[in-house]
Amino acid sequence: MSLCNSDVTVQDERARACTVSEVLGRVGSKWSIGILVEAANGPVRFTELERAVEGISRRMLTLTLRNLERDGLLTRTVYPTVPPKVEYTATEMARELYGTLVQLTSWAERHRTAIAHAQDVYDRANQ
Amino acid sequence: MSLCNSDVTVQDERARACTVSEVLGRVGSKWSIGILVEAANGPVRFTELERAVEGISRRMLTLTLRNLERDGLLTRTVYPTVPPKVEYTATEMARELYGTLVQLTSWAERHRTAIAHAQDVYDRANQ
DNA sequence: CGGTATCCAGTTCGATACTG
DNA sequence: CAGTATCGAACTGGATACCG
Repeated sequence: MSLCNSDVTVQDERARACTVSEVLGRVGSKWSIGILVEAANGPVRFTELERAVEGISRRMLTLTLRNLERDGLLTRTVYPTVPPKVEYTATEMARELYGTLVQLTSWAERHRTAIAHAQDVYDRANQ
Repeated sequence: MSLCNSDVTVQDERARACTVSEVLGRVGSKWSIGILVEAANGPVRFTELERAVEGISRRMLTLTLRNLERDGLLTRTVYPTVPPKVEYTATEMARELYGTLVQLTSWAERHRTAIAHAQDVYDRANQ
């Protein structure tokens, strides 16, 4: 199975979204998953995300949000109030992904310690 | 929902595998998914992977394989023949992940062009 | 065949400070 | 509240060459 389909006509826009590996590079990036899961259940605000996605810096949150918005996975809504209020909502496309992301995090959760242990073993074998 | 469970005792080994975001950082890295999908259906050899995972360099293939082996997702078997033969096999833990990874790649496949289009729109709006 | 070694450009990311 | 700006350290990843 090829992840980057080459059996497509040359004229399409494959050059822009070479695809699966590229797309997953964004969607699967360290912070994207957390943000997408968070945003899947209704709109979230910037500060909510900052608290919910533990360990993320303000800078990375901003950058990741911009990328997700650019990819059409989040919509950004600004309410011109004082103080300003900005909400991020998952698009339909992103919500389709939700179930898979939950499976992914659940898998990671279940095997967290097994992975940490495997690393210990490996590192001891290759001091 | 917190992706990085903080409601665990302080004494556990969370420090090592802070977890979901860390684990996903590896599993979801650009090349890991392709390699894992490839290895899920029986053993694969180094050169097979080099051909199957399009665009990967020899160096990155080696590095990614080492990481996956370290994480306990792949086992590496060396046959002391001439020329040497090395096989990589997905562990049970990795095979559990297979279905999810297929969903993920399938989603990426379906929305590839929509994402590319969203980027175009976004970029035009923010020249 | 299945790697390793080296170099180096580019990218990522945290820390910190500032703003409408 | 929701960002932006800037800097430097660290990591990533490609190219190339060599090896048992």
